[in-house]
Amino acid sequence: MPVEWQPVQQSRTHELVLRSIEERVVAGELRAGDRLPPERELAPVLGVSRSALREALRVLETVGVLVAQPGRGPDAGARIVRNPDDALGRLLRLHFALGSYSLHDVLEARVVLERSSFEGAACHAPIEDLDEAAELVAGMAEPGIGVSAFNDLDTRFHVLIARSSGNALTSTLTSAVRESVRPLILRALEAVEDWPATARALNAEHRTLLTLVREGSGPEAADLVEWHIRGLHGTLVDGPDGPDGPDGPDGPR
Amino acid sequence: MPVEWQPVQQSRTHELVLRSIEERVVAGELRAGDRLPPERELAPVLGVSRSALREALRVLETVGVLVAQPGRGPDAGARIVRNPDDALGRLLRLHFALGSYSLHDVLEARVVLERSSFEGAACHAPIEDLDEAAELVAGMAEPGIGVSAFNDLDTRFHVLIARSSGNALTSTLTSAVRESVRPLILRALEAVEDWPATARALNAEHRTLLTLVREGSGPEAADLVEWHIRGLHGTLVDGPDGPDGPDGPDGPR
DNA sequence: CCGGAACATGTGGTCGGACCACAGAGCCGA
DNA sequence: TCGGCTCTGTGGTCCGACCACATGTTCCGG
Repeated sequence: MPVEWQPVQQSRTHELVLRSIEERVVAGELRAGDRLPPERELAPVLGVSRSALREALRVLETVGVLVAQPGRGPDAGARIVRNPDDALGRLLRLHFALGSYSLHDVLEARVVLERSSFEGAACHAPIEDLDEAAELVAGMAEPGIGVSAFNDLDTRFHVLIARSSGNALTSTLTSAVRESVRPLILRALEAVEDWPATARALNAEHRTLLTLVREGSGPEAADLVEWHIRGLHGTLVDGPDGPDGPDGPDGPR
Repeated sequence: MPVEWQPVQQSRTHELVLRSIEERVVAGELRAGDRLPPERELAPVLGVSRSALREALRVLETVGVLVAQPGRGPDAGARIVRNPDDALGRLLRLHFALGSYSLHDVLEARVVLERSSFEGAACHAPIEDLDEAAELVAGMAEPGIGVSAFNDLDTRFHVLIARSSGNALTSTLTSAVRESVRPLILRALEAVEDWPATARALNAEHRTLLTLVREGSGPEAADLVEWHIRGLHGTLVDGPDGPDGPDGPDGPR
């Protein structure tokens, strides 16, 4: 069976530098917390100019593998870190804006990921996280809350549950996906006719979700969050009421 | 409720440039296919040096939003594109190497994503994709196939199913996650005691999976692929036989 | 002896200019 | 008309210099 043609090896210098550093990371020679030599030393060692090295470092910085800060002392210089969240968020946000992913795709991805998040949270969420989530839910229930503030708290609620599920990867993915649709949800909420009623309904769902997680009812929480997300995204596509009407497929809750 | 402190606004020039371009993308002013002005023109317009602009462009390139090629003509210059897969793959690969995500996290993420992929594929996979998948399965069944070649075909099989599920987002995520564990799976397969027998077992699962997808049995395919993935990852952590023994939890298939 | 202020050092960040390699555009002659 | 040549514009690279900043380090006065 013939293998597809591969694009020919790019010979841009900064890509070679990047590959060199990446190999060290993958091989485990560079680990989180390690410091790279100063740019002015590393560049001649690699046989490239400082500019080319800097472009490679910039790439590593954008994928959340490197941070650099000027100055002097133990905290200065370029350090290997593990911060994938910002990078993933930027990536999905831009590509969603470019139309790489349809709203339907994002909806299904959210459903799949957050079902897993809530099931995981029901199993091993630390109690402090649930208390913090309760505060967020209470904040969303404050009368007269604005759409923007509600959206912020809602985002933090879903992200917090994802983080407390104990799975760093699905947590990162969940956060990134939720953040990428934040502006869309904001616009949808602003377009809602009866905002106080919508907020009350969403809050009721949030409270039930939290209760289910607290009592360890993973599958029930997963089903509810799926309904919760589908309902909200339904308003994005089809207007204030989803295709199933204002109540869930099993009638009012 | 007080909001957490936000890190103070960085004033690095290339980040300001980046933000400026990102805003245009998010606002829809820059769309896929559009060309950016030449670096030598854009830099003075933005009031920065060419180096700073280039670092911003490099960031956009690494997130798969931009490609640049020298020369002259309609294809030359910097163009907005939509190519998130490479970027996501590099991101997950590096962070997995750095230990941001445990093997268990990746396992659960794969299960969740590929369940969705196979369910989607059972519903709307085009027949050509299934034929191509059948070729891949046949390739994996060739006697005397090497571990490396098997791993390549297996990766392509799972990625192909994800792509044919009709959801670009979960497809991208699935590919990236599968690629990130490719070297680990390769090592695990190399350590297997009776490789021909293992290959036969995996091939039987692949054939059944494909059959289930062809006949539209989404839930059954999802259950089987979950077992398929858990079994393989079990060999990564616990040796050739997973914790449930060589057969599934419901006995031999 | 102590403390604070001034200075030296080293880091990433930025800038401007120069040159290179390459690929299309356009010209020119056969 | 066609083939080759030159021109031009693009990104890619390199160099040298300077800036801003944080930290050591020194030095001087108390």
